[in-house]
Amino acid sequence: MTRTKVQAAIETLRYRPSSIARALVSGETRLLALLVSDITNPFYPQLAKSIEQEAAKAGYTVVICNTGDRIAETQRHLTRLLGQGLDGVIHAAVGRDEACVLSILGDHRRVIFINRPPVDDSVSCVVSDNFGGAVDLTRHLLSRGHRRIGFIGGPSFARNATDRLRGFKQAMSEVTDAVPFMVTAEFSKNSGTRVLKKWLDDDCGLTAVIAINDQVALGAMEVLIRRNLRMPADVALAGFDGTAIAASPVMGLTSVDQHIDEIGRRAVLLLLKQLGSERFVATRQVLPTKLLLRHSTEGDGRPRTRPARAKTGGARATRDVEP
Amino acid sequence: MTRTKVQAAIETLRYRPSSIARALVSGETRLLALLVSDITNPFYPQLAKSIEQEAAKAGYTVVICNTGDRIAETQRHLTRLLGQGLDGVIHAAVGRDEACVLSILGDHRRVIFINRPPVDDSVSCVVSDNFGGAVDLTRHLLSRGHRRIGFIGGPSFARNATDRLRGFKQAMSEVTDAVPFMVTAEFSKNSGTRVLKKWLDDDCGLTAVIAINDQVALGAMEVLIRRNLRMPADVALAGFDGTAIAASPVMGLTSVDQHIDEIGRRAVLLLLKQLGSERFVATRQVLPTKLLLRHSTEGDGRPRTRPARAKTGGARATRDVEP
DNA sequence: GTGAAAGCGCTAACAT
DNA sequence: ATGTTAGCGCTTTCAC
Repeated sequence: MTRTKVQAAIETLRYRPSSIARALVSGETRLLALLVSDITNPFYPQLAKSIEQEAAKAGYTVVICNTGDRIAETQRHLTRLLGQGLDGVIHAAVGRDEACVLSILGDHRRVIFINRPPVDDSVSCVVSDNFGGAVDLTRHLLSRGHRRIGFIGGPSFARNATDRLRGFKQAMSEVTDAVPFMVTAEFSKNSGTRVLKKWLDDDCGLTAVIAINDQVALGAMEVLIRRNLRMPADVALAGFDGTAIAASPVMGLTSVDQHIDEIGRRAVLLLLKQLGSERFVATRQVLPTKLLLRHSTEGDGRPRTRPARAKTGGARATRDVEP
Repeated sequence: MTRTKVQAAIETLRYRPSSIARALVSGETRLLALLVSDITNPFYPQLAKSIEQEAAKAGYTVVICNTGDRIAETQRHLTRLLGQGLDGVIHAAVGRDEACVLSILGDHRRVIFINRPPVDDSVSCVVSDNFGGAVDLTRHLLSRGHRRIGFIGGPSFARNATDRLRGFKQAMSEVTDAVPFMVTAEFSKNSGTRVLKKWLDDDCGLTAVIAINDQVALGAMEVLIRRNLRMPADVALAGFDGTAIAASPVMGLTSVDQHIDEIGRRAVLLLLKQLGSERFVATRQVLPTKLLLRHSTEGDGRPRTRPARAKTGGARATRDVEP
């Protein structure tokens, strides 16, 4: 009958419905944006993957945008995407742009903050228990006998960073002879390198260092390796996020694991729920973290097998073979 | 005059032009897709960043999609995005889906293949000189005295992998007593772990291993560390891509560096040029690679300072302090 | 230079 | 059940 004839026509004319025209009339595009501060931080790709997967199940497309933690970038992306008919936003790195995001979108139901808790609590979020995670980690280091512990913090506009700092301070204050060292830095590898160099040069007697995330810890670890310092014998090191590279024995970094996939999944489900319902009440989900102990704090002191110095040229031949 | 009055109205009414309506009439959306096989491979975020930046300069938005090297995924993403009014595609991981991509898009001018060269040469691409890079790397290992060298290859549908394999074979064939070992695997960390374990268990006398990319090399390096093998004294290791983690002294991996940012930049410029011009001739750009020597092949044999075994629980206290 | 009208491909609300 | 129509917000054309 009619149905089959139409199907046939669809085939022969290679007809594909235009979501554009549909969007023009219906007002919804099934397009979501994921805002991250820096896609080259391995934490975000892991998050992006779970978000993309969950969104795809519901027929939604996800656009990933780098903000570089700059308000102007957030603004640029959101205004453009809004013109493109964006349905909703998952912001994994709110900071100084919080007010800007909310005002550009207008509607609080269309945005979920994840990873970094927002200041405004009339908007939904899915975050980890950063405070608790930092407490656990710090207490662990204290239990291992460390007293002079450094904390390489993140920028003050990032609430996950400030929560972790609070947790650190809290745990340190519970032990009378504990001496905290604290510095505000960025979420970058360079940041970790710079701060640790300074601390070592100042010879301030640190025996353990907590980095605000695994990337920063990577930068710090590079310094330890370059200076031939033993880990954890000379300096113990720990990070945050539980990224894949931290978990690898190559890095072997003790880290406070966030349930990245779970955060991504929940964020999408929550956002879609909000987009679909009339009545809106902001939801605040806080997931527990898990302390994963690895070489960088638990090592038994046996030396690693790889050489310490890098060269970048001038290879010469001759060597023996014995596998 | 009129202009200022209109500007004022724009402000007061918070008017934002709708790209959707514009797209409906003009037929262009300024939306590009970047197809990658797996966003959690650090190579791709680096690429994505440069592409996103260059595209943004021209007012284009980039959507990143994971194909997982599955045709069905590519198909799903492209048909949906085409409905959304996709202008062009940059595919960084063509494989079995090559024909499918070209047929769905119809128009060869709207797609650029990068990273992996396509079979069809009537379509544009920007790729590295994978063959030459592999030759350089292999010759280097040979010059260091290695003769029994393993090559952990990629899937046969990935032309960058097959080109690298050709380069390896070529260089090995130039030395009479060189003994190549070759295996076809995937572009994943697990792949590297699995293959290296097998080779070591088989006790086949390898002194050097080349991995098809840095991720695979990471998996292989984990095995060396877990088994307490010295690098490069027992086994030298090298990868491909020149990702940030390989460059870090933490991994210290000798790698064939691709000029990732340059590839991304060129891909965008080329695509936009093609989208804008009537006459279309496919362009094939091949960029040189650069061999970067690091610990994993150049180490002096001094032991690394970190312990070799990971634990995941049971911390206890007591230790001394001396920074 | 300013204004009016047609139409992009679809959906929703009618009319048959 | 099937057919018709208005209109989403813009661009393009053609008339004033």
